[in-house]
Amino acid sequence: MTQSKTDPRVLRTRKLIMDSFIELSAKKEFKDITIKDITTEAMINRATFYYHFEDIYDLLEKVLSEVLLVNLNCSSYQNDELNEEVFVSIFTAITNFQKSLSNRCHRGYEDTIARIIREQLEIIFYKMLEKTESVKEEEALRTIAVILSWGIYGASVEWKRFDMKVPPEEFIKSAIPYLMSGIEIGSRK
Amino acid sequence: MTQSKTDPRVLRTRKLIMDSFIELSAKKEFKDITIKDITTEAMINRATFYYHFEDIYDLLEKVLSEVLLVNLNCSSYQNDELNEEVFVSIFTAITNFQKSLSNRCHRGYEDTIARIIREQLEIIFYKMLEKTESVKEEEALRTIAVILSWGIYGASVEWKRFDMKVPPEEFIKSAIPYLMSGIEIGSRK
DNA sequence: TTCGATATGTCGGATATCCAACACATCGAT
DNA sequence: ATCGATGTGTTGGATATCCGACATATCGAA
Repeated sequence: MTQSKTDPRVLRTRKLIMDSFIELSAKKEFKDITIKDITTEAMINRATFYYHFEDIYDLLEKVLSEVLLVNLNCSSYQNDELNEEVFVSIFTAITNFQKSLSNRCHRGYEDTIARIIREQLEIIFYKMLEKTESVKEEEALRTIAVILSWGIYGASVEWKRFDMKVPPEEFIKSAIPYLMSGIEIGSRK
Repeated sequence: MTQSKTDPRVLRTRKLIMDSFIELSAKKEFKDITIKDITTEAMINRATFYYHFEDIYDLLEKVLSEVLLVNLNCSSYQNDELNEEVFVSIFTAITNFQKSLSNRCHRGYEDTIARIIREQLEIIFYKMLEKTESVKEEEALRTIAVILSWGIYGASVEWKRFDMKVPPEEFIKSAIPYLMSGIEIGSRK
């Protein structure tokens, strides 16, 4: 928006790092991925990584945010409405991401990942709720975003607990009524 | 060998440029590819291109050389002998490269491309002949390399003239006797 | 012809990236 | 406990890359 163009080098480098991380995540568990692995794959210096990211969790956070945003822009296509399609695309994005992240669960790391995913979901939901020009005040929107983010994340955990037997689209469609129940979403502008 | 490690940035940038060029070649004719196209795809500045390459023909030359060398290292695997397998892998590398380069022929550009391909072939053949520790003198090896390079390039032209009906492997295998005829290759060390 | 529009190549000053080295933490082996 | 090996995070000086501007060439349209 108001930012005066970022250096192409940082865009390129960030992309190289993120792509490398996604690439590595398909092969290794999260806990086995080191900064050196990432920078080697990305063909950049290790120090440069720290120029862009705090640590590997910061990277995880930004990759996830990117993945969610891209998926949203592709699917709902600026519809800016919290309809079923949006929920489906967010949910499938999460499950895809989690599948690629770590095949085996590993205590201690999963908690951190869970927190990061949920926080990002909250941010996304809050942004979308803002755009609906709802009459509600900020505090109310914040609460709705929190509930939705915990809810949809919980749904993904439940989906994994069922050994991913049902396709994500189907699973989340049947769960949407429970997500929305009791929450007045101000989507009718 | 004796070179004291090149800066990782130049390796990365060269790879980005070359990959982008190959990528673009699959979509456009060679004559329609501009430097700006390449640098945009590679996410680098246009000036940086000229830091690494003289012009687009220099790039073409280096990409081709790279492609041939990689294919050789993969197939004959340091065998360092001019056997049938080597000819086959070189020939298929050329035909693949030409197919990806330009679908429609275009006068004036094809000549330049032809010259570059042939020159690179000559370099490759000369290097391989050197390694065979043949008793022949430099001048003789040079001549053999020239004849082989023109010969195998001619074969690829002939193959295209037949509308690529035969698989490259088959075509070149039947042509190898003609390539070798009359040339004493000092491969028996 | 003459004119815009576009591509090529070049240059000097600004900046992101690289390198080597450092301190620190973790962890398995002896 | 002590050690070596490995990973994290930081720093200052060197260098590749970026930017904006410039000159030149080509080419299709007015």
